[in-house]
Amino acid sequence: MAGRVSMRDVAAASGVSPATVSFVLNNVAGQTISPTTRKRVEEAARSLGYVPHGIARALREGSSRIVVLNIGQNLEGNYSQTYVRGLGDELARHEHVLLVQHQELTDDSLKQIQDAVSPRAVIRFAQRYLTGHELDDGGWQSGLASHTAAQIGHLAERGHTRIAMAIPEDRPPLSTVRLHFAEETARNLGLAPLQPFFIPASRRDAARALEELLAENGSITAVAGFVDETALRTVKAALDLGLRVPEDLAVIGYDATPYGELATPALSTVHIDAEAHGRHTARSVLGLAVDDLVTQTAHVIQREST
Amino acid sequence: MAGRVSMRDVAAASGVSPATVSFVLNNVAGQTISPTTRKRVEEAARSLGYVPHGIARALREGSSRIVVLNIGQNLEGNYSQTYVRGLGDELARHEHVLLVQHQELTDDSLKQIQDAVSPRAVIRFAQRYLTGHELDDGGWQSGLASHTAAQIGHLAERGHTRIAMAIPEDRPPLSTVRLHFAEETARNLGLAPLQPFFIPASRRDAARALEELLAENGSITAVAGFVDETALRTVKAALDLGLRVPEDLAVIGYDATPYGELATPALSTVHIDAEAHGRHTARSVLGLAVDDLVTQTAHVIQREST
DNA sequence: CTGAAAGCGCTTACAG
DNA sequence: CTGAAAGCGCTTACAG
Repeated sequence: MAGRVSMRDVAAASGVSPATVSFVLNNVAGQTISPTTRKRVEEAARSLGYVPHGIARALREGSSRIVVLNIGQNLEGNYSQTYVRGLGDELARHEHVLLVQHQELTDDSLKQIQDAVSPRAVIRFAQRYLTGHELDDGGWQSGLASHTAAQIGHLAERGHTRIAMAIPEDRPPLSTVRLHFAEETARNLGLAPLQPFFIPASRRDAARALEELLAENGSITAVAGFVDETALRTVKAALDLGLRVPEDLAVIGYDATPYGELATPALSTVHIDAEAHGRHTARSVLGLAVDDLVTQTAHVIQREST
Repeated sequence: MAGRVSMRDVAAASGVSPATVSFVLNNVAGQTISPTTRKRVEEAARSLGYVPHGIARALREGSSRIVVLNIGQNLEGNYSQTYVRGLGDELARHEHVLLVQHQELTDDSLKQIQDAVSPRAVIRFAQRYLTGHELDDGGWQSGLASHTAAQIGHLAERGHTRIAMAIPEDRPPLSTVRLHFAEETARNLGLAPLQPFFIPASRRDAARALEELLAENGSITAVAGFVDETALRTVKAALDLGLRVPEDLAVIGYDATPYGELATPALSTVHIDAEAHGRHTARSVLGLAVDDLVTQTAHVIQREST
């Protein structure tokens, strides 16, 4: 605490009480401060370089101006990147700071964080996705549903009617919802029922699983990946089976990692800008209005794999 | 603060003062507490579910038990993953919590974090890498130097003597050090001087740049990537030029992302386990001993690209 | 229009 | 062996 300048210092320098300093600096409503006092305090604060002590404020107010985002390891895609950026920016704009937690969020670790940080909020990444609390009508405008529809729609446009969706074998939480929306899209588009394809992590097993899938559903001509990685795994499996991509099997990724472009064949994918989603989360967590937020719609990047 | 049980509550329940509760629960040295009192306090704390309020403690002690790690977007590789895991685990073991900050760390944002969180420490990812403060003799035992040596060494073992290192055109901070160690390794191994290859981000430009590199240094037969992504970009450029990988040009990645295995040809790479590095950082930041930490040595995963 | 006082939950000299 | 008191830096009823 050595060199720290506190409210007391500002009060002393401007000849008022700490209470008044607090009123001025926080623009407390319902207080009538004379313009001269206000000026004096503001100037003193500035010239002393006063900056409020977050911890003290947090103790008094019951929670800090920190927001914790819990997120897994999956930060590769464009969705997460832009989401985190939007969330962080918007929070900063309202004088909060975003801190990310990458460990698994258990009841214990959540409690530990609560106790250590007293954050304003703890956000689980993609929670709104998972719970269906989307910005708009079920997410078909600019949410997960619309992104999934863009992915399946691209395949349909290219003439595919029998489509599978590749999901990692350990079935991440989001996969249920993605699958659900994909099925619905296939129905809406009059395609054959969408086929789930649970793809193993090992290269050898993946090839075998794909072989089975195609044996049982010979007419499948295209696969939509849960994310880029899943799609690339599918491509590799197809190649390992001696199939040509996209001639024998078209594959599209999801969420535009940098790796899709570098693959051979280069991966088509869905590009999602989630900055507005991040901002939305920030605002709702702070209890602010969200009406003026406009969401980018997703677009397909077509490369060589479809 | 509604349901919170505080030290006062524990004190009341066990019939002692808050001071005594603090002494007992923190095992304060130089205090002689009767075993019975100690028992009583500990039991009361347990049965009430008391857990210290981090913010209050932080206010009193001057800093919180939070450690902030500043890290860019690059969380794909095995190094970062294991580093973050080790750091987080070790911190948790010593009752601290790790929070990650992904935005660019400017003087301003650093100050904002200091003021909002009063963290025990702010760590910049790979700082020790950058400054050469390695665990051992300059990092040749188990640090960056040894990892780079493993990468170049693999190429040398496969008979390559004229090697380039591919670095992203925007030259990330770490690249200087990597290049330095690679050059030194090439010298130690009696290879031709290592050639830096600054590779553009766009696919077309990358191919053109690689073409130039090979025109000017026709005898180059292998490229070591700054990271997997750089290596994959190089592979793609080579393929775009009609070269065969590895026959015409061998390429090895660095830091084992999940994407290397999925590429065609599958990418050889260096696998680094940095959990001990993470633990080391945690310990030194907390001022604890680090002698018993044993670091895994890196190993090469050979696949199809070398 | 402004100030004195209490209190958020903890730790640590100091006193007994 | 244990407790009363001060104080970390802030905010907010309450009083004037």
